[in-house]
Amino acid sequence: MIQITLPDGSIREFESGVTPMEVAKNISEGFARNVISAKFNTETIETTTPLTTNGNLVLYTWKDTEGKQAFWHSTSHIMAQAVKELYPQAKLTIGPSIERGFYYDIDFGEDSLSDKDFPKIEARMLEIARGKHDYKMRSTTKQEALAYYKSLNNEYKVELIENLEDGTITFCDHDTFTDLCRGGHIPNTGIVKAVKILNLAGAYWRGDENNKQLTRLYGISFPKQKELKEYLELLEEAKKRDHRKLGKELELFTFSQKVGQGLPLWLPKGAALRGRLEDFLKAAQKKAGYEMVMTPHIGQKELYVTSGHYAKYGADSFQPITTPKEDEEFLLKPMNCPHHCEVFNHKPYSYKELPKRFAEFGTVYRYEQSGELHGLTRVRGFTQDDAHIFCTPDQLDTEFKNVIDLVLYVFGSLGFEDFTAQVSVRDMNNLDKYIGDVENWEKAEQAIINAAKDKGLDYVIEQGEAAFYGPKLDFMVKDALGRSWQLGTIQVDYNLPERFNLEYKGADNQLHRPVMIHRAPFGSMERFIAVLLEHTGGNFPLWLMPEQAIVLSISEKYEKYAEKVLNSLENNEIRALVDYRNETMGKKIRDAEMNKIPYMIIIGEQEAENGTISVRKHGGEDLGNMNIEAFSELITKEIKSTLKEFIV
RNA sequence: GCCGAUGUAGCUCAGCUGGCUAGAGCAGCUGAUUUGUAAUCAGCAGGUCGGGGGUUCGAGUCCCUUCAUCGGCUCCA
Repeated sequence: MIQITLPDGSIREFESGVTPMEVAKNISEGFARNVISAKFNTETIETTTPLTTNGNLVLYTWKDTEGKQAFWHSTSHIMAQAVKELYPQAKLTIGPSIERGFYYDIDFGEDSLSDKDFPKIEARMLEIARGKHDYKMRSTTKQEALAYYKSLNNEYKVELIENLEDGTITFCDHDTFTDLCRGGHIPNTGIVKAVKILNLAGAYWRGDENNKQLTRLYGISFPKQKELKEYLELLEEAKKRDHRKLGKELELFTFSQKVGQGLPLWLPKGAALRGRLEDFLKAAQKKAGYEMVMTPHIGQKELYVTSGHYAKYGADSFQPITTPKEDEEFLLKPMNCPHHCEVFNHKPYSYKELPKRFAEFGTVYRYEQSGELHGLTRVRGFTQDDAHIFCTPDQLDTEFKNVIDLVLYVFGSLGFEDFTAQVSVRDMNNLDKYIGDVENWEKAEQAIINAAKDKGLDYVIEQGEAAFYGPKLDFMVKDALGRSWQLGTIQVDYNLPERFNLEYKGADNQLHRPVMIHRAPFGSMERFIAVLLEHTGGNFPLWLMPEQAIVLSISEKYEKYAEKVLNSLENNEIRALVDYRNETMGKKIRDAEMNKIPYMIIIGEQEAENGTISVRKHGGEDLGNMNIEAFSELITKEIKSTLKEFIV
C-alpha cells in the first residue's frame, strides 16, 4: 500500500501501481471526468502513470494552468501528426505548449507553407482528435531512439536525443503517431474539441540565427468550440486597443514613409500629452534631488569608442556623420550616458557633493533591424527619460532604492499595477559578451538583488538579459496582446566610470571612483505612451488628457454663451474646446464619445438663462446641471485622486 | 536581417476566375435644417489601385523587383 497526499492535506491509501486517474475516480467520478493532467511531487506525469511510492499528488483540470499546458502540448502532437500525414517529408523538431496555446517547429525542406494551408491541417487535426486515441508513454533506449530518427532522416531529433541521458528517453504514441517526448499529456485526443492554427513564422533551430530557419506553426485549442470562439473574439477586442490604431484615431502620432521607418512624428495632441508626462516626472525628480542637463544629439566617434559602445554596436548603428574636415566623424547619439559622464567630468567633485543626479529627456537614435520595428514600442528615434546618478559606493544601496521608489511612484500614478520586476543578469555560459571585471559584476548584481529584496519587490531573475556593461532591474508591462515590454529600467554600472576616468575626492583626501546608476522610469516616452494607450484604451487619466471637456451647444443661438463657458473653463485651467459645428446634439455627443473626451458640457436655452452647464461624462453618465465652479471642483478632485505628489 | 501575410480616396472596406469612364460608408466642402444626451437631409468634390519593370489586344486583378505595414524568429546599448 502507498499513501497519497492530496492538495487539501488529506491522505488516502492505495495499492501500489494506482494511477492518478484511479485516485481521481476514488475522489469522485464527476471530478475524474474533468481531470486531464497530474503532478506527482515535483514531476508532471500522465494520468495513467502508475504510482509506486508515497507522495503528493495534484490533479489538474482544464481550469488549471498546468491542465491547459498539458492540453495544448497534447494538441501539438495532433498537429504534428496531421502535418506529417499531409507533408510526409517534413521533419519535426520541438512542439511545446506556451502561455496561450502551442507551437511546433518543423523543417518543411523545399516546401513552403502559407496560411492558406491551415484549414486542411485543422480539418485533419479534428478528425484525429475525434478518434479518441489514448496518449501512451513508452520508455526506450538511446540506441533505439537514435535508430528510429536516423531511419526517418531527422537530424534534429537525433541531435536532441544525443543530448539526453540513456534511460531517461521516452516516446509518446497516439493513433499511428510517435514522438520523442518527456511527457505531460491529457488522457486522449478526444478531449480536444476545437483547434485553430493561428499563424506561421520562421524560427531558427535552437533559437540561433546561424542555424537553419524552420517553420513554426502557432496554434491554440479548447475543450469546447464555444471557448475557441470566445478566444478569437478576445483577440479581436485586443486589436481595438492597439496603440497604433488608437494613436491614429486620437491623432496622437503618425509615421511617414518619406521621413523614414521607425521615426515617429508627434501630432499636436500627442506632443501635448507627452509634454504633460514629462512635466509630471520633472516635478517628482526635482523633489528627489535631480538636476536637469541638456546635451547634443551627436557626439564625436571617439566618445563612443571610449564608452565601448562603438566596438559593440558600431557596425549595426547609423553610420558616422562626416564633415568637410577630413577624418572628422560624429555619431548620432544612441544613448546619453557618455555625454553625462562628460558632464560629470567638467569639474572635480568632493565626496560631500555626491550623489550628483543628472537628468535629461534625451533623444537617441538606434538602427534597429527593420523587422523589429513596431509602432511606438520599437522605433529608431526615441526619447529616454534618462538620468545618471554618480555616487560613492556607500551611497549605492540607498540611491538604488530611492530610484525604485520613483519608478513605483510613476507606475502607480499611471495605473500600472500589473508589472514584473526582472533582475537581468549575465549569461554565465557566454561571459565574453560582457565588459568589465568579474568582481564588479558580482557586486553590481548583488546590489540589485539586495535592493529588490529589501524593497519587497516580487522579482524574477533572467539570465543573459543584462546590458553588456552591467546588470539591470527592469520593469516589464504587457500590451493588449500579452506581449511583454520593458518600460522602467535601473542599471548599476562600475564600468563607464572606469572608462571615462571619473573620480571624486574622498574624506581620506584620496581620489576615488564613483559608481554610476543609469535609470529611466518610463523607459522611453514612445514606448511608455504606447503601452499606456493599450492599457487605458485611450481613456487616459484626466490630468493627462489632451482635451478634458468639450462644450456642445444645442444650436447656433447659444454660440455666445458657449464662448463664455469656454472662457470660464480656461480660467479654471480646464483644457476645453467648443464644437461649433452646425450639427445635432446626438451627432456632437457621438463624435465627442468617439474622441474619448472625458466631459461633455451641454448648453441650451435653459443653461444660458441660468448661467449653468449640463454635464455628461464619457460613457453616458448624466451628472445634471451645475455651475462652472462646481464643475471645476469636480475636475480638480478627480485629478487629485489619481495624481498624488511624490514624497521623498 | 530571416519566414509568412498584407498594401485600392484622409479613415474603414468592396472590386468573382484579367474586359466598358475603379465603387460604397464615414470624414471634407456647399446648401437646407436650428436641433436637449451616441449618426438630420440633399448635392459636390476626392483615387497615377504603395513605387518601378514585365506578360497581354487589354492589368487594381497575372509575373518579377522594390518600399512600407502586420504576425513571429533573431536582436534590443
